[in-house]
Amino acid sequence: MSTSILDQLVEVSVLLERDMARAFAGTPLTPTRAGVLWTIDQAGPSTQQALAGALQVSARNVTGLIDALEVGGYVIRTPHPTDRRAVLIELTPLAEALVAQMRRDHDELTASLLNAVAPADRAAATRALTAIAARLSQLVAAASVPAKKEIP
Amino acid sequence: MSTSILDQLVEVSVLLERDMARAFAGTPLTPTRAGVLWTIDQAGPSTQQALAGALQVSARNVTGLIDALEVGGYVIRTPHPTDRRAVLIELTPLAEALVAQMRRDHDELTASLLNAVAPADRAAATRALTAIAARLSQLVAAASVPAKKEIP
DNA sequence: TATTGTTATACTCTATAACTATA
DNA sequence: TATAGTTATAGAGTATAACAATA
Repeated sequence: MSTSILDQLVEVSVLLERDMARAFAGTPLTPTRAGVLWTIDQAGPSTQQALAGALQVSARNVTGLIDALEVGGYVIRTPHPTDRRAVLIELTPLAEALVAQMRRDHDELTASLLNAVAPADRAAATRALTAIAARLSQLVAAASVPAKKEIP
Repeated sequence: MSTSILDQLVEVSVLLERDMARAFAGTPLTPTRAGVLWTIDQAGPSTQQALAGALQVSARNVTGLIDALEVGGYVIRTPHPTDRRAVLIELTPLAEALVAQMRRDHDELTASLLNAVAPADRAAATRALTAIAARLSQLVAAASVPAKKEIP
């Protein structure tokens, strides 16, 4: 075969990353920070602990990300109504407009990619991607068990 | 439709990244540094300028990456035979063994992913990925032209 | 004058550990 | 005692700009 499915997936992944970088080039947001806004938009006002869980990063990291987004006017910290230790992170109207634009871009890209695929191939491609995602999930999950790697 | 092709691709990309992290967890190498070794292995002994081009990062960044790999005993800097300004970066036997292992892992993963896809879907999936990569390339290339983005 | 690689400087993302204020 | 968030510290990865040595 000419190119393996894995190599093609890696290529598409790299291009997806570049496309994301392109999408944020016109904003003062880094992709990571934009991802935080996206997550807050989906989850609603959240504690930093909740965000750390959703984003799978450390609490310390969330502090830094929220600090930067707060300075930029994208989020505000408000006191948690019942737990005085915690804060709730909320989007400002500026961030909401940005997320709305991100969602439009996302939908546009989705349509563009779907149109690039021949209609006869769409169902098979979807099944293939689902199968690959499932297999990768298995591999990643299995790695939670002690991973051995004898080459130093 | 249940899940869009784009969302599935993003999911697979995330899983691919996690799997890569898993693969390097047993080595003292970060994914970025392992990628440098991979590139040198494919290109042969290279100047840092060539590596900066191949990796699409700044020359300064290459200096840091090679510094770290040199300290770890993975590469050596040798004088360029004809250009006294430049150095050639070469893999040590240690790094060559590591790259050989990476190649074995890569082949294994390729086979595993291919096996996860139903034989009847393979050709269509390959065509779909090719089409998607082509479309993404267009989009990324078009972005080299001044990208406008009115949302601040 | 142009190129190769380095030093200087800085920002982002990430982590663990120790600490404060609360539960 | 446990949890939410911060400060302290550190390491990767990335960039631009200035500079030395060499083409």
